[in-house]
Amino acid sequence: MAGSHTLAETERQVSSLLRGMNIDFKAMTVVSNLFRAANAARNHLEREVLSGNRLSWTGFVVLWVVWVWGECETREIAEEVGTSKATLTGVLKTLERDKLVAKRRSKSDGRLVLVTLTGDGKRLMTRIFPEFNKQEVYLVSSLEGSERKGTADALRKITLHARGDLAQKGKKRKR
Amino acid sequence: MAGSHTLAETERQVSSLLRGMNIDFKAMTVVSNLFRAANAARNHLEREVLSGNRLSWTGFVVLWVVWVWGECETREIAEEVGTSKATLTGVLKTLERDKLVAKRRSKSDGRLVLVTLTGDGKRLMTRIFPEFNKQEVYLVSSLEGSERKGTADALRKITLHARGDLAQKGKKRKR
DNA sequence: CTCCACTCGTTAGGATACGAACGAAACGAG
DNA sequence: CTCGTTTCGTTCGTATCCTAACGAGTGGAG
Repeated sequence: MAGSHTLAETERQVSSLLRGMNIDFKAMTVVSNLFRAANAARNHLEREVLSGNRLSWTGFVVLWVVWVWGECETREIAEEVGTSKATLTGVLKTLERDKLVAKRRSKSDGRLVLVTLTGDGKRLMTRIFPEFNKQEVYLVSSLEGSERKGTADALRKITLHARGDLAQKGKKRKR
Repeated sequence: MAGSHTLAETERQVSSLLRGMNIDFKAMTVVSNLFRAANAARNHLEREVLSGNRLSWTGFVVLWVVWVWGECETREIAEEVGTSKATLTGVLKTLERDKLVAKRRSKSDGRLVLVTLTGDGKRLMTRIFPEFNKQEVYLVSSLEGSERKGTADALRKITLHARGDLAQKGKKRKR
C-alpha cells in the first residue's frame, strides 16, 4: 500500500527503459496518484467504518444507493454502484443473508427484481453513514476549501472523459 | 457505472434522511468523485489496453513494478502494488502460468522469493506500456496543464493523509 | 546449542469481480 | 396467436482479494 519509491526515482527508471518512446510523465503522475488516493481512501474507510460492521465496500455502496433512493430495480443498483449484474447478484445474496435487504419480483414486469432495505438495514445506515461522512471529512481535511472544489471538478471531468467512449461503443454494438 | 443521479438530487435525499445530523456534502462530493473517477479510469484502461492482452489490472501493475525495478522480493511487490501477500501469491501464480514472470528462492535468506520478468514479460511490457500511457494521456486530456498539477498534488495529499493512521496503527501493534 | 520470537510466502475459506451462456418474461411483427 | 428479438436476473467458470492460520527459515537470548 505504501508505494515507497519516489516519483523521481520511478521516472528515471521508466525513462531509461523507454528512451525515445515519448512517455508523458505528467499524465502518468496524475493517473497513478488517482489510483493511489482511491486505494488509500477506500482502505481507510473500510478499516475505520466498514470492517467493524461486517460490511464489504460494495455491500455498503449498495446499501447506500437503496437507502437514499428507496426501492430500486437491481439493474439501477448495478448501474449506480458500478458493477456487473453478476457481481450484484452475489453481493445481494450476502446482504439478504445478513437481513439487511429484501428482494421481491415486480408485478408489472416479471423480469425485474426490486430491492428494499429491511429495518435492520435502515438502522445500520442511519448509524454508520454519519461515521462514514466523518471519515470523508478527515480524508479531505488537508485540502483548502477552493482546492476541494477544483479537485472534485477535475475528477468529474476525468470520469466523463473515461466514460465517453463507453457510450459510443454501446451505440456501435448493432450486430 | 453511470451514476445517473444528480448531486443536488442526492443531497436532497440524504438531507431528509439525516436532518440535523450535520453531513458535510463538500467532502462527500470530493470522495465520491474520487471513487467514480478511479473506477472509470480503471475500466477504460482495462478495456482499451489490458483485456486485449489477457491481463488483469493487478497482474499488469505487478508486471510494471518488476519491469521498472528489476528483480523484486514478493513483499516489496505487495507493498508497492497495494495488495496483501496472499493476493499476490495468486496473481503471481497466474503470471507464472502465462510465462510472464519467474520466481526463485533467495540464497541469502531462505524465506524470501525473488521475482523476475521472463523474455515474454519484458516484450509484453515494452509493447503495451506506451499504449497504456497513451490512454493515460487521453484520460487527463480534458484538464488544463495547471489543473493537472493541482489535481496530482491534491490526490497526493489525500493519499498521505489516509495512510497516516495506518502507520500509527502499525506502531501500536506491540503484542 | 537450544529455545523462542519474529518474518517470510503459502494455504484455507469466504466474498467480490467479470464475461459468457442461460432460462424466463416481455413485446413487436406478421 | 406465434415467432423472433430483446431485456431481465441468475448461473457457471475463473481470477482477484482479504483475514486468519500455518509451516519453514532466521536470528537473538540465555
